[in-house]
Amino acid sequence: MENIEIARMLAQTADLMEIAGEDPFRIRSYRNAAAAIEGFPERVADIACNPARKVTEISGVGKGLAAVVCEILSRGSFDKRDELVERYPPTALEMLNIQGLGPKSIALIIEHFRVTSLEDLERLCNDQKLRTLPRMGAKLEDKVLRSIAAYRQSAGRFLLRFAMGVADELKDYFSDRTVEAAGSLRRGKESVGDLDLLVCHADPEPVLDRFVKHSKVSEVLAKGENKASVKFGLEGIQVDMRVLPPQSYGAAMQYFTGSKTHNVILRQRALRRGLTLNEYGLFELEGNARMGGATEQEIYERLGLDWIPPEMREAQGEIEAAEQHRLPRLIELSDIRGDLHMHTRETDGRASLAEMAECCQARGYEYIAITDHSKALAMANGLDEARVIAFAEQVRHIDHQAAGIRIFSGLECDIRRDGSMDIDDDALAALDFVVASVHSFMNLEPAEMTDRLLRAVENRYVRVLGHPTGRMLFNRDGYKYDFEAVATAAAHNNVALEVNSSPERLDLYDPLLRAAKAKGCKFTISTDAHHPKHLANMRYGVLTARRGWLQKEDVLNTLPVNQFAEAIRR
DNA sequence: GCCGTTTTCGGCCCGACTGTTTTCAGTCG
Repeated sequence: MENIEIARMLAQTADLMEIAGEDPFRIRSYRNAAAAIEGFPERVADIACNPARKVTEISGVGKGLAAVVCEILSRGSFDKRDELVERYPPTALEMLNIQGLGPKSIALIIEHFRVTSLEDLERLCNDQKLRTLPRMGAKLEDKVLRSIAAYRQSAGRFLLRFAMGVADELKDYFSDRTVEAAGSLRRGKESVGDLDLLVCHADPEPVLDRFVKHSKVSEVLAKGENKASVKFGLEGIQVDMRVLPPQSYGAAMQYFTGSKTHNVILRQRALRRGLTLNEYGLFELEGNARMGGATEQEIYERLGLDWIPPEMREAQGEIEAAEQHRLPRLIELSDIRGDLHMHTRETDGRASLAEMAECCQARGYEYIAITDHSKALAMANGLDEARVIAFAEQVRHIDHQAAGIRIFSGLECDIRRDGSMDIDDDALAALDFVVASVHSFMNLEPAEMTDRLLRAVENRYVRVLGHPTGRMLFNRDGYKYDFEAVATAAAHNNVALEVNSSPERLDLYDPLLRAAKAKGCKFTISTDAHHPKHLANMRYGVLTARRGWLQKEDVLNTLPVNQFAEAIRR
């Protein structure tokens, strides 16, 4: 059993314990242990069977939870979990995803009504039954109904990070041949419905056999001569694998990468040229002679187009641009020279400044900005003015030469309801780099939110607007405001807009990136890392930026360190 | 349930908002 599975089981039990109203500190221990195990560099299962090692080596796992972990490893569950699973319907855990309902309300609802599904819950709201319970009213019923609808819309889709993890796992599994992901994953979409994998091979059978025999395949949906579909892993994501001969590989890659509308336009274009395009290749209408198909380049070229990067294939003008040889040269991961948004143990991060810097150096960065929270985020132990100044002082004394990386003193400063900064100007002036972000009052009327953000980007110390829309994928929409007005003001005030690489955010994203770029905005791509392992999320931010047609020149943290330092000087 | 210790018990990030109350519990971050 892998660490992630153990962690998930502990976290799930913690959720159930919360519904059962158990001791909050005990619950936290379960959560801490889950996080520690998930982030643990070695397989916990290996440590458990090594007589020379102890599971309690993992900080956060004591005697009690070590026994639990061993029980999980030996029989796939543990007593406490069994007891809770027995006591509550499976939908209890699902209900935690519904905004407005927490563990207490869920316990109450389950106690009073036999709720076994979200449909039951929906019915309770529609029948105005929820309001018969203490502290529940019409507004809550309304909120729950809206949240159920949003939750349903996201169900069955998976975050890009998760899908990429599965794709990487299967690529490793087929280490001796090339497996490539097509579909929305290849286009870098923030979420994907299923996974399309392509393999180039003349003899499909052994490849597909091996695919369906993967230990994580829970169900084989279909298996034919050239294609197999399975449900994969605990989450049950559908994975399709197609095996293609070399002469069709490029055509299949093109076809299965999509998007659908992009492909429709390409096929129309082929027809106008007396050709027909399908997943096997490009053919002449008369006589059926093969005109291409081994590579994507060949197909685009035969259609009079430059090769179009997958992230741009959304029928947003890329075909015209390719025809006129004016496709932008998109930013690449290797262009990134620094990460400008990260947290440390000083607030709610999990590692020290030195550890974060060391990991960034190992990633090959020239510079970073440490941007811990400001005091409005009390739950994160945000910095007040005195701590901000002390921190800037501390950074000033770091020997960058010796550290091997330039560290800029930064702050993720909360934007108050009125658009003012959560930290006084005097303290902000001590810093190199201020990211301003909204973390509260997210449901203001659009006009008030627009004024708030305009005031924020007009602040002379602010360099970046952090996660500008505030969306959380599968969870909540962004704040409502006049984005164009704020982007215009940001460009005018030299405030960059952030592409936040956190897989749950990916904010800004494609249509807004293009709109902001048209207004003359600059951007940063940063991870918002709260742990060294989050630094690797930069790849998702770069993919998102590419979907917004961003080039190296549009992004501040592609600059060499001296130019970057110059660019952020007031 | 973990951790650290002034070792075997006490502390563990908590403030703001919402909707429901009629003085505050529950949720959120």
